Order: sequence, then C-alpha cells, then structure tokens
Amino acid sequence: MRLTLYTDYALRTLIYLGLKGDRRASIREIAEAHRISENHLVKVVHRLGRGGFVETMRGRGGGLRLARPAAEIRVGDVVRFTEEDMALVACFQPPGESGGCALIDACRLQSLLGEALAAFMAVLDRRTLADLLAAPEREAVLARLGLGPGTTGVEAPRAPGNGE
Amino acid sequence: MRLTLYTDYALRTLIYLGLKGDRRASIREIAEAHRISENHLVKVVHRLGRGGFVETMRGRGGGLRLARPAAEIRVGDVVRFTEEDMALVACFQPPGESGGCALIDACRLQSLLGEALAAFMAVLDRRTLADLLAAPEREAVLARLGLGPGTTGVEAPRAPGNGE
DNA sequence: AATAAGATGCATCAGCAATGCACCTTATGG
DNA sequence: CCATAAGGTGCATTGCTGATGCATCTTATT
Repeated sequence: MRLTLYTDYALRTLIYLGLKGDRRASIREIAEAHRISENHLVKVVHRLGRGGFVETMRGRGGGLRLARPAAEIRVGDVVRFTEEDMALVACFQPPGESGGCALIDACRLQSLLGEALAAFMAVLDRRTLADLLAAPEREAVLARLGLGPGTTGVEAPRAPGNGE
Repeated sequence: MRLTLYTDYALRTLIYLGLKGDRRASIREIAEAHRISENHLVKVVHRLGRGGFVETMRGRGGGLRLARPAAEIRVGDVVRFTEEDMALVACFQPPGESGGCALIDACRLQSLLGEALAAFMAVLDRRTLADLLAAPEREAVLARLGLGPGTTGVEAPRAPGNGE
C-alpha cells in the first residue's frame, strides 16, 4: 500500500512553492532542491498545471507558482488528482468463464475497502497545503533550501508586479 | 494506492474458508475456485498459517481451516499482517548529501499521512471476517462455489471427529 | 510402499512506475 | 530577429518488485 512517487513529488513541489510564496520557481530549481529527477518532475508539474494547482509560465523568466493560496488547496484533492489508481484490489470482472472474483456478490470486501478509503481521504480533505507549511522549524528549512529572507543563491528575483 | 494481490488472495482465502465452515479445503481447491495461481496461493496460505489465521494439516486428507471463529478474525489484522509496506511515501533518510527529503522537518506530510492511514485501518479494525460473510446472496455464492448444503462436486467429505 | 497433501527455495516473467532523451513551442531580452 | 531560457510532449528505456512457475523436500494417511 503505497502512493506513487508521482504523488510524492507533487506534494513536495506544492510545499516548496508554498514556502516560496509569490516568487516563481523553475522546475530545475525544485528538482535540484529535492534531488529528484527533473524529467519526471516536468510531467508532475505539467499535470499540476492542468489541474489548476499551479500556474506555469513559459519562456525566459518563466516558472511556476501556486495558482491559489495555500489555504485553499486541499491535500485530499491533490492526492485524488495525482493518484490514478485508487481501486485497492483487483476484484473486477463479473464471475464467469474468464476469471474474476467468484465471491463478488457475497463478499462485502469491496464496500468495506471503499469505506476505509473514504476515511483515509476524509483526513486528507480536512487539511490544506497551508497546514503542511505551519511547522515550527519553518525558518530552518527555508534557510536550508536557500529560500530565507535574504534569498541568496537562488536566481529567482522577486517578480515585478506580483506583490501580494 | 493499491494493496498487493497477496493481501487480496489472503482475504479471499479466508472468506472461502469462512463460507466452508468446519470442512477443510485444499489449496488447489481454493486456487481453482478463484482461478488464481496455485503457486502463489501456497505462499499466501503458508503465511496465513504462520500468522495464526488458518490451521494447516499436511498429508492425505489434509488441508486448511480457519484457526479461529470468523468473528474473531479482524480484517485490519489480516491486512496489517499480509501487507508489508505501509509507508505510503518514501521520505526516509535524513536530509544531507546523499539525498533524502529536504523538507523532512518542516513538512507535516508524514504525520498527516500517518493519521490518514490510521483512519483507514480503524475502519478495517471495526469489522471481522464474519461481517464479510454476512451477505444476502450468501446462498447463491455457496452454490456457485460448490459449497452448498449438498456439497456436490467437491471431494472434501466432512472430516470425521470435527463436528462443531 | 504409494499417494496426497503442504513446505520451501530458487528462477523467471511481466507490468508499470520511474527515468532519460529528443525535439517542439513559447516568451523574453538584447 | 535571433539567441536563449523556460515549459510542453511523446517515445524509448530502465529497473524494481510483485507475481508466477518449477523442482524438490517433508509429512501423513491408506
């Protein structure tokens, strides 16, 4: 029972962007900060863009940014969006000659697992990205990522006309 | 986010044994009924045996049986036992030179996912195998599996001296 | 003994997540 | 208007590991 790395990367990217505030970040920057595959991250970011979670901008000086305030991005929505297969078990196909679960009607397993999954998601739906950022060690991590108040070492100057 | 087939088979095996009551079933019989790999099922059953969920008996006339009444087998315990990896996300390794999540201290993701997982398991812990067997269509499935009152076609006669 | 069951270890297969690569599109800046 | 820096897109490849198959052993019944 695991979430895919895809979802993992998506959440980490959103957290990174949340920490960064209104400044844009490039995919490369995020990939290097987390030491993950840039190629893979490209796809994650793209999908997050199409899902309305981040706002991407092409071309020079482009990059990405949260499309909405962190407090309005529910963790559950992100997981639901990035995690494709939430089936938990195979149990497809009606019973018959070509395989399939012979118990399908009798066993309440499907509904039980569905109920459990709902409970899982309910917890994630109660929290937003903002909750994930509200940690006591926030300052230390900002510094470690080079995102501190001084913002040294990161070549992403405050975008003009985007002051919040 | 999926459970392994391993867990799936384990649950289906227990359901089958629960439907069969005090009569023993062979691995082959269960594999054929569900049209799944006998080889794989062998390992599942063995593990269920070592976990105290089923009682196996070697040799002629052997087979397996629930080790405890269905009402005393909690679904959550089965899943916990058969599903090895309940980590959900990678996020291991402390931050440092050799990879690892740089956000590890700041992000509350770990604890949030842990909370969600607990909610998931709590639902499964509220139900026992007996609950999974209590379906209205029970009779129909018994017949389909050849486990009906007549027990025709299954060469597993009522074991002597095991009347409950 | 013969046979029918489970026990066990090892080899192999296969699906798919993960990654890499090539190339395209878009935008900014000089 | 070209160079460059960003993201967009599709396809090829890799690699992990769950899943499967095979061979052989042990145990128990008849």
